[in-house]
Amino acid sequence: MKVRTRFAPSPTGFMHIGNLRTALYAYLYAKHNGGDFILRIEDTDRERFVEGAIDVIYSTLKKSGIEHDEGPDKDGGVGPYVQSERKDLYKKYAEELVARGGAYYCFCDKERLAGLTDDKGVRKYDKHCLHLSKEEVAAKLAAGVPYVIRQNIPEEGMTEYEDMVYGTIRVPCADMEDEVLLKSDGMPTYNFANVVDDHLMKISHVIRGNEYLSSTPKYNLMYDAFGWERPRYMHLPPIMKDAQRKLSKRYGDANFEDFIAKGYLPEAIVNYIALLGWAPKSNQEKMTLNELIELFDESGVNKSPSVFDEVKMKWLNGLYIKEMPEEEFLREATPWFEKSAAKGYDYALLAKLLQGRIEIFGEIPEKVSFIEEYGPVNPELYFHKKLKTDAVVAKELLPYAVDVLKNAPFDNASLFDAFGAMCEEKGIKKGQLLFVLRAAITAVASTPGGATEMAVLFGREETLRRLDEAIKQL
RNA sequence: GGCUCCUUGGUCAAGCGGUUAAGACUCCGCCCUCUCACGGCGGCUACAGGAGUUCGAAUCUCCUAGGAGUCACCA
Repeated sequence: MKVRTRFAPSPTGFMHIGNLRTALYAYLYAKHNGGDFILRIEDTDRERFVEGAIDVIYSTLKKSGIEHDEGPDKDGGVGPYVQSERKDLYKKYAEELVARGGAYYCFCDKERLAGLTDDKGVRKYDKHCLHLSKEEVAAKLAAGVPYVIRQNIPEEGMTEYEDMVYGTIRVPCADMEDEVLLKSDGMPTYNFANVVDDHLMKISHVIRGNEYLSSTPKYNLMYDAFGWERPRYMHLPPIMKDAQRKLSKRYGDANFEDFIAKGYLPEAIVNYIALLGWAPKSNQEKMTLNELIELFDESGVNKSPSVFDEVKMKWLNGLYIKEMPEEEFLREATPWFEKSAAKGYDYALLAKLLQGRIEIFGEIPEKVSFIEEYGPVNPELYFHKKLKTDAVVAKELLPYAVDVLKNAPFDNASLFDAFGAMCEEKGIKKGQLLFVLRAAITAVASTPGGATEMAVLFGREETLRRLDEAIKQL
């Protein structure tokens, strides 16, 4: 049987990391097994529908490299792929299930239902309407009494299934309620739509968050009642913000777009989240999407929740940045330069200096802020323990730099060599001179390049001006 | 509360009856070095607790504790 997995988000806003990971795993599993990955939009709850949310789903998937084989925009013959467009279907199947004894009409109103709630605030429907005769049901239907269709779950016995990551899940039927399958507005509940759609779309493996772990037995009972083959299930542990709280869009800090805006690379995000809850046998950490496809398998999936660690994702992103081709880095960095203190400077030079020094593009502005914030040089900046320099040394050495800066060809290699020659001639320690020079012309403790590189960045004139100012201050 | 599930360093995570309990991030040293970073080397820190089973348990069983999920005409 061909492997077919699906990602079935509801369009309620941004795509957060947990959702993306679910999509990723479903995609990886399908591709690893030469199968298809289907996108289905679950919008049966129109109250929560958010305008534009579907576009966010498309764009996130696209940027992540997760390409669906079928979906609303790619018909594979089992559509439509949007639940609200399948409305009529569900009713028909609900009725079929009633005919098969797996479900029944229920006319109970809210008041009666409320009366069923026990002292703990927990309610279990009492199958009241299950015992209505055919005639009674027909009469109420004819009279237009509002109704729902409920699943008819056996009152006793056990039901079990084999989860691909959690193993055997066994639940007593008595603990499950006869859930509503078809709402009074004619729309299916998620529970029902899911089962019908997954079957009709020939989904072989249902991969989703483990909040469904304990309701899955109910779904299985539906498959059984329909006489359909049950799919395989892979439930995934949640991604946490910390030990107690699940990562959710409520915290606003965990959606894909936010990370992109901070200067993360999509492939790094995907790589990182693949690692939350799964590890390859080799324990390799940096993997391309294709490598992930090749290595992904359910035996590497964890059962316990994992905490999202942005620090580590940053590190991974840094790895991706370091191995970008220079031109690509420059292209990606340019928009960041444009809105920073580096605006108007030599972007190619800055890119070269910065590529090995940042982990996300968002760090660029702070790294180059020294360019325009030049002011009085704090004497302490001349202090360096190992180089044995301080303001006194700076006052002595700085003047030696003036001639070189005035006369040497103004490129990094030439300047560096010229300073080397001069230092040797005068018996000065090059490291000391260059250190105090860098401090003098940048006025900050650390910069993305050494003295000569900073000088080239500023240009001869500006460098001399700054040096002059710094010397006067001493 | 019932049901289902989870528990290896601060975090991610190997491990599936015999290991000095990997590796990665973070942090701290050292080296490299025109500052910072990169890189290299090294270090700190873990099997939730208790009973079993076994010659032997992080690995199997049970109990306890802690945590999560679920119990909607939401998905």
